[in-house]
Amino acid sequence: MGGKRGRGSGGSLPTVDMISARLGVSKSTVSRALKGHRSISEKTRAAVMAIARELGYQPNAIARGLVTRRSGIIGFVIAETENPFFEEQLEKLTKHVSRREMQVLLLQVATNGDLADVIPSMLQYRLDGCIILASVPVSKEAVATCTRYGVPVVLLNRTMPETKASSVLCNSFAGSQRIAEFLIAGGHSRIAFIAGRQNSIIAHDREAGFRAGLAAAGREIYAREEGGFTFAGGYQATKRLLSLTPRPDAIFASSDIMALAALDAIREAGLRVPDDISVIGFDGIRASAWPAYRLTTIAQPADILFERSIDLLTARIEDPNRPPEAIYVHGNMLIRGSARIPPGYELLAEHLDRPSSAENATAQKPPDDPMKHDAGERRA
Amino acid sequence: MGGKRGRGSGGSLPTVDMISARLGVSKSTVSRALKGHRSISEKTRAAVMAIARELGYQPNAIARGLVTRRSGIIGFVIAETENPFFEEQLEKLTKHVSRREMQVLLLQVATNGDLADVIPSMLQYRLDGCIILASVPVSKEAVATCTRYGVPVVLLNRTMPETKASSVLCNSFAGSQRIAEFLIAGGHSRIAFIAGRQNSIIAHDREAGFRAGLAAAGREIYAREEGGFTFAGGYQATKRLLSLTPRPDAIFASSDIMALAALDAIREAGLRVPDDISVIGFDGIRASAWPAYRLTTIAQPADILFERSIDLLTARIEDPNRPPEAIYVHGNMLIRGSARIPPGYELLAEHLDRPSSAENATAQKPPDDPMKHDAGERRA
DNA sequence: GAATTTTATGCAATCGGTTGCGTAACGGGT
DNA sequence: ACCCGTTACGCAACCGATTGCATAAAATTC
Repeated sequence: MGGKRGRGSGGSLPTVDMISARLGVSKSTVSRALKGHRSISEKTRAAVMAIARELGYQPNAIARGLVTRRSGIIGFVIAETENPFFEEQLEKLTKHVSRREMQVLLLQVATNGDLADVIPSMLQYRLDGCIILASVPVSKEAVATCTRYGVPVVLLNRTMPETKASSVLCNSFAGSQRIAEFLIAGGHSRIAFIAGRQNSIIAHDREAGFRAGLAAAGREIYAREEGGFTFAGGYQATKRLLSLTPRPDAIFASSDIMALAALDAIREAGLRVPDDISVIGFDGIRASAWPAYRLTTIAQPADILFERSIDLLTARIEDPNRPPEAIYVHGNMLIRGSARIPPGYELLAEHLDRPSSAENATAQKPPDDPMKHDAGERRA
Repeated sequence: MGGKRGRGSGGSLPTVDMISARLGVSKSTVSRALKGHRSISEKTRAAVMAIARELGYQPNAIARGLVTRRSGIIGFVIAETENPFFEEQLEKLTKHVSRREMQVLLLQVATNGDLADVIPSMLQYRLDGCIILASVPVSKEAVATCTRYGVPVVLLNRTMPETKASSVLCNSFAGSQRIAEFLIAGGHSRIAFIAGRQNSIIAHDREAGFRAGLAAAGREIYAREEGGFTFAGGYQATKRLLSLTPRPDAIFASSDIMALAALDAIREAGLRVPDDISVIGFDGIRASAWPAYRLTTIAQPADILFERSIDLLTARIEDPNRPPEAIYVHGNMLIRGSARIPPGYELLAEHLDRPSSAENATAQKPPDDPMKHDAGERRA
């Protein structure tokens, strides 16, 4: 009680000044003691710490940020669009960031907007950097503006060679290629593709990788529909695919959310999975593991993606002139029941599910999890 | 461009000082002009604005926060636990907050932790307030600490009468009561309940409301299992319920994620929904609308919950001595195919789905949405 | 014991805004 | 011409830390 004009009814928090007054030393000594500067004697250091603890001192990050020119906050830019995968993994982002003693500020750009819309916020709060989801509309100019004003940018699942932004990506091309191989090995002859939102790099890569994988075996896409990375889009796309004659016997939906919709559409058409038709997705969202779907997919290793992003960001904060880089990490194929399992893969399945090189993105599961038998289950 | 020691390679941002120097007026004049203080002549005001625009001036929120003692940031405290409903609605929170020209800082507390763990961050960044999800472990002391230090707290879906925290809740009691009535009207005779995490207020309310609803008709719960608000928990709980003889003919799973698991477990047991057994959930997560589930549920009006939360917070920021209050809003019953529809409700269905009193939480749907025919569909 | 190095601390400026108070200039009334 | 009330703006303190430089005290060297 009794800070002269504290925050309303609340008590005002203790400051360095109070500690220094209480101890009869200077502000600077307190400041240095608090952060373990070695030019401070162990004795006064201990005394300062004691009083700080007693008073419940919390350094004012705002004031510190003003002089250090580091806010300690990084921005996480999301799109208005639903993006189940990263929504689900938000928790991991926060975990990694707080491990570095930093904070996450959430910024959102509208579907018909641009990264530029949130730049004022980024600049006003002097963010130390930002991580931008692939679903966010981003112009080169906007990214350039960020870096020009000293806000390092890391793009998730997207690159922008003309800018100074770094990138961390789950290798969509390689993953999709792998899916193509898997489907071919499974003996499928009419392999269809459901594309994502156009002019999205990730959509492009997944399509290109898939086509490349097919081409390597002298094959090509039997049919192609657009699904816009949404459930409804995937549903409609599948309806259209199912109306073809002959009907496709496999569908690669380039995102899990579309793949789940595909499974629903297939089921409604009275067809069986994977007997009549195989479905594979990409992302590894939680729902893909649910018994109703048991979707074979490639899981993006969210933990790694975030960790690398923050690595890149902090490195860039330390050394602003560090050249941008792009890190690719591989996804983990989760072989479940939605696609016919090629001979030989039954054994690999278990292994593929948990590669030793990287933590599994969907690792921690409760013991009695209905989704525990991830491989080999052929009934959908 | 030579700010003397800008942020690394980046140009340093213009300041009030630069503007004032450029125009030959004082800092104070610039500051006042920028925020439309009326003691500034229209002429200089325009001149200041012009230069500010030309220089691309962005006020330093950090510096401002130092003196105004308002950071302009509110904390959004989430739990480590997966919480599909609020994850999905994050976008709405951000939208409402940015509409008030504020920012959202994401804070996370571990499952075995407490709100107290993030209080240092809240205090260091001098958050103007915080919104706390129901899934976050919170002690009374922690909440008291927040309010004592001038950080107003709004609890979502939970109350804490002993503290000065305000609350915004979707009326779990009333909703569950309504579900009980619905199931009874549907002619069910063995009505089972899947409970949430114990010592969670929301779990308690949903159970109490449900029991009250049954009791009003002289009925009671036929069986009860715990599902811990998780998919796996709901799945196991359902297995146990299905092993009873006679088997329940209706299940109210007190969260959607458990209800979806219930539907999966039921399907795997070879039973049909709703012919053999009806299932109802609570929350209104996106997946509840998917064709594989078509879950009848009560949707929490996220938009309203967030809006009221922010209202409460800003009111409290304006007047710190404002007494705490609790706002209850009703959920919207979404009648879909997972539960037998009682006679009379077919007509009501459409109406119940979109009450005029409140915006529908799951309103905006793409035109060709497979989930558009929300009512009347009896096949699961 | 004097000179020199090392160690521990203080002074004061600084970050970039905001704001209470003081005052010059101006216009109008008589 | 004098008084007075506005109007428009400047001065300087302040918010709460950090930090370069100066300096007093202690330790070391010769």
